[in-house]
Amino acid sequence: MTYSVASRLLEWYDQHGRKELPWHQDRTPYRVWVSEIMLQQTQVATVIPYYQAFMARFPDVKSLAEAPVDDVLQHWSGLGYYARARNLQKAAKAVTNDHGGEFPDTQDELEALPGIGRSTAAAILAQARGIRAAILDGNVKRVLARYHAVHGWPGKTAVLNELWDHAERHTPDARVRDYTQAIMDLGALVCTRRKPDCGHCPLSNNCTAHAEGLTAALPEPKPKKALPEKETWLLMIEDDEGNLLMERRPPSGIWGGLWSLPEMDTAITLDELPEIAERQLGIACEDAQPLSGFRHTFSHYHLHIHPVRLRHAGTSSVMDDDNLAWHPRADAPSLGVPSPIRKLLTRPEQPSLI
DNA sequence: TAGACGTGGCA
DNA sequence: TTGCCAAGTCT
Repeated sequence: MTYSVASRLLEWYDQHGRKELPWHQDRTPYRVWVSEIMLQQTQVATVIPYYQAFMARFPDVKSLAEAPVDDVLQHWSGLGYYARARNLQKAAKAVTNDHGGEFPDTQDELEALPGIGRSTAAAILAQARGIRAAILDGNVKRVLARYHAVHGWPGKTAVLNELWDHAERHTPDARVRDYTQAIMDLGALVCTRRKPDCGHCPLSNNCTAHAEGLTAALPEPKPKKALPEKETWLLMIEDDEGNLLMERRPPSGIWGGLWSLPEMDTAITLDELPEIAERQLGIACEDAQPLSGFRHTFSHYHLHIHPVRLRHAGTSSVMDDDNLAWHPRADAPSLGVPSPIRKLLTRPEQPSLI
């Protein structure tokens, strides 16, 4: 008699699983949902302080739906993938307006909300309501790819579909809440990316990768490609009171919706810069000085950042523009700026050597 | 289908 | 210093 994957995982979970994470207390759909969105492509240790602060400020779906979007993005600043924050609020408004303030309880209705895909919808159903639904996050992919020796990169549709089939088949009717947490915990604590602890794994007896010595080779990595190099010029326009001109970035694209320094993505000479800046921003400037820049690496490219210091010619006044604002330089990072911008604002300025 | 979308930890 | 990747989704 062999025990099912689910029963072995549940027995292991009772002894070793994580049960004290912030979102494990008071598992309402709202609290589970926010945690699942924050945890997308983001590690638990990073999420915890953000989750605590977010829940203190937005304790329920109504408070999130009614908040200014700047407030939401400010609480997301530093977490990355800012579309998650914008979608979070869109979904909160949809729940409030279209579902009477209560989260839907079906897979399809949840997946219709922005930012909620197949796995996140399933996690909400299983964790918050105890409804049987299969999840497939990075942890589960790794556990199943090894247990069933699924070859190929999980980014390929055929491989992904096979993993989903395994995930659906193993998901039990009873104790889905604990099972869902159990298989994620096994991936996070035992069946880790590097050096999995097969000696303490409840599934190792029947694990194909373990039997065939393939744990280090599965799941197969994403095919690698060289990252392109890109360049950008960031304008640090300061008036004589120490205020810095900040600009709200467009809603889509990198750092969408966040406040940042005005950006020029085409190479221009320092002589042309004041005129072009004035045309683009409507702000008269002079004295363009290059500052020493740095390289920032993203997932898909390297970005060479060239800061340029400019002096505002004239007196700055309150602007009638939602996307431009003068802000005291020392306080600018509190607007909720992306991390390379924070780095730029908080380090001492050094003239460029060129 | 493949690329875009961030940041920090780790080796 | 560099590359890889982590509780994915959207276009």
